[in-house]
Amino acid sequence: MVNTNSYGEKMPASRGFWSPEEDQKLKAYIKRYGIWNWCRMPEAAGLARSGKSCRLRWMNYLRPGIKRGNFSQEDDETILKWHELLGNRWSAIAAKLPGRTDNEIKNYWHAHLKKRSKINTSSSTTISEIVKSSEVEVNKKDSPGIQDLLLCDAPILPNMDATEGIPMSTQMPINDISSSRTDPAAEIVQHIEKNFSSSETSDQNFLSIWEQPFLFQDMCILETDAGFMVPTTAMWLQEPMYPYVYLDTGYDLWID
DNA sequence: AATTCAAACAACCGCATTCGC
DNA sequence: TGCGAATGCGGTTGTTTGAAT
Repeated sequence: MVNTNSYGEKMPASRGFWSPEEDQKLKAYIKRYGIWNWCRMPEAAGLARSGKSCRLRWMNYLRPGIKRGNFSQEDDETILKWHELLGNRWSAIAAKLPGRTDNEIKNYWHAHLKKRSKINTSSSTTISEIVKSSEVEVNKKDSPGIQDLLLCDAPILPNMDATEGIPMSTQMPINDISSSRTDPAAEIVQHIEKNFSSSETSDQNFLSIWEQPFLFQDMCILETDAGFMVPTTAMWLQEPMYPYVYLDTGYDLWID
């Protein structure tokens, strides 16, 4: 496959924008076989892309539940406030906006919010001030527990994609809920959440995506075989396979 | 109508982290 | 315990689009 750039020059298929056909292939493959190994999946799915590229495309655009565009005023405020607290930890900020991706938030920040942030830093009560008022020094770099704790507002099902319930072969969940921390940062976070929740980050905004039904209706998957390579036995063996708790209503996905 | 330029968005790259062997 | 592989994150670059001239 050969793509062309804006100048009409030929470009290798492994770079550049994703075509609808490539999207379709990736979605259909993941529907059918799940996510088992990003590095080897492209070849198996018949895609001339790197595993990284496939992962990025899936995580940022193709997986169900992604919200695109139209950031609300509440979204803006949420991003601004969490950015003030967390800095450029886009994935952590994205965790506070279900359906939004770190990449989209990052881009949106640079395009729209950066200036506002500079303007607003002197106004109102900031998260930094809240933290300061807790009389506990928070060093973002030196407080490994705080980011994890900030992300701990939703349960993690084992071996599932942290946002969509897609079966994962990935080793670790984002949060290990079995490990109870006694990190004093937890108190700070509680304080922040308490002060913060009165405004834009209401509980409903924090409704974890884990609780939301997972629908494939937007995927428009072709039922015919798209020319995939079925994962080999060795491929399957390395993954924990599919979660039994997953409510797969009439799903034929993951296992044929 | 053509050109220029900046904003917005999409994708890539390098590095850090984590896991399994 | 060390190493390689896989994954995730954040910064950066490339491309598109639309407004201004």
